[in-house]
Amino acid sequence: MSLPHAILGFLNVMPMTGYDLKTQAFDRSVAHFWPAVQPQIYRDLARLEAAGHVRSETEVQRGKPNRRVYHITPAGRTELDRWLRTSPAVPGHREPFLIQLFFGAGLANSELTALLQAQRAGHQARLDALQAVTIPPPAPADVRRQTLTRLTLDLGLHLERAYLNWLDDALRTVAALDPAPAPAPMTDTDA
Amino acid sequence: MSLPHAILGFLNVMPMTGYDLKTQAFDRSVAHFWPAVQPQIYRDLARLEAAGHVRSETEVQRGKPNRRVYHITPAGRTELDRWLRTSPAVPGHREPFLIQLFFGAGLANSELTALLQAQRAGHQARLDALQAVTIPPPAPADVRRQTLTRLTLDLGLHLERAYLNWLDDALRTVAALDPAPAPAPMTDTDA
DNA sequence: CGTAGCATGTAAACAGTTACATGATTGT
DNA sequence: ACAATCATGTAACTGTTTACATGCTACG
Repeated sequence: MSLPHAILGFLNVMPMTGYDLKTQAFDRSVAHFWPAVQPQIYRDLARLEAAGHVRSETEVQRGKPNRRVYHITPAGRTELDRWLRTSPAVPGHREPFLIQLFFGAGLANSELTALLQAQRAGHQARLDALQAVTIPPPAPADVRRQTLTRLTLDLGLHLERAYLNWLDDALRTVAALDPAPAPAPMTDTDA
Repeated sequence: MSLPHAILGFLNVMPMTGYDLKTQAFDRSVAHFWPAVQPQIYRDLARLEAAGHVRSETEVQRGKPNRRVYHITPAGRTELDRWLRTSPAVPGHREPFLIQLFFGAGLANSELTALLQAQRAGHQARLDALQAVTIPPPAPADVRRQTLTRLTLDLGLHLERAYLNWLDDALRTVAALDPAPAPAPMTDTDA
């Protein structure tokens, strides 16, 4: 749902190739909240072209492969505009780590701690990456756009900090658990 | 990746049908961090059976459709155990709403506010749902399991509160924005 | 001489959602 | 008479990821 519209959003700023979209646009700005891989971008570009939302021309280059440059059409701009005003449902949250924790009563405290610490390292790295993003000094015409960009970064910061706080709580809680591993859930063999 | 292991986790506690897994197990416990729909459960059960991780027998019932009861095999228990100790990578976060915000500089302040408020309502509802979950009084043998369950709920609470805090910040920020809509990004027609 | 960057994609698998189909029983 | 619960699934689609394939140039 969102990826084609993100592509339209970028092409609405300037025409680009699929490769540009991946390396210049996605990986440098929205990757923190919407990572995209190349095959997906190419596929959605093909679909958008079929739908008349974008069009492309091939630029011949010497020595390098040809560039297929996509640009948005008026119909694409209309669609983007419509979508931007449409309120999306809050999507279901998926947290694979919590499944482990939920079923992890049979693990030793040390094993639980190791899992929590691995998550901690991953989320700390995320937070560091977000904090390393520098927003260039505001060009006066761009204040509005930059403010919104800063807000998207802020959400990442809020969520990663909250996650880290929870991990620290969880580490303390696990450390305080009676070290006896839980009775194994009923099994065929030991019943 | 996680769904088949969650199924193994439940079947490790007791044998169940696909329907039970959906209505008794998933919807009542892990749905907050791993929603699952029926076709997925049935498909993964078929795959798990093909892999030898579960087996099933059909119980004939009068008046009601037959029950196909699945139970975990020793191989399934081994696989579950292995997986529980394997540290998962922190998954890429996808937040469709941020794409709108990122590209939303052309919207009026009132439109941005409306989008933010719709998200706020959705996340407040989530928080309310999490807070409404009551954990039954701890059976002494289950302290460990219950502690871990409580931790999974706690993460949801932490994250939803952080999201709401950010939304409130964002609403204030947008309210303070110069109401002039941003200059439209360069287009074919108005260049 | 190997690696990274430029630039295109295809193929195939896996994950997730929505809609459909069946059919009995129990409750309003 | 209608809806909900029990209980099974299939079909079709959309979205996401991983691996593969091609070929040239510039850098160390």
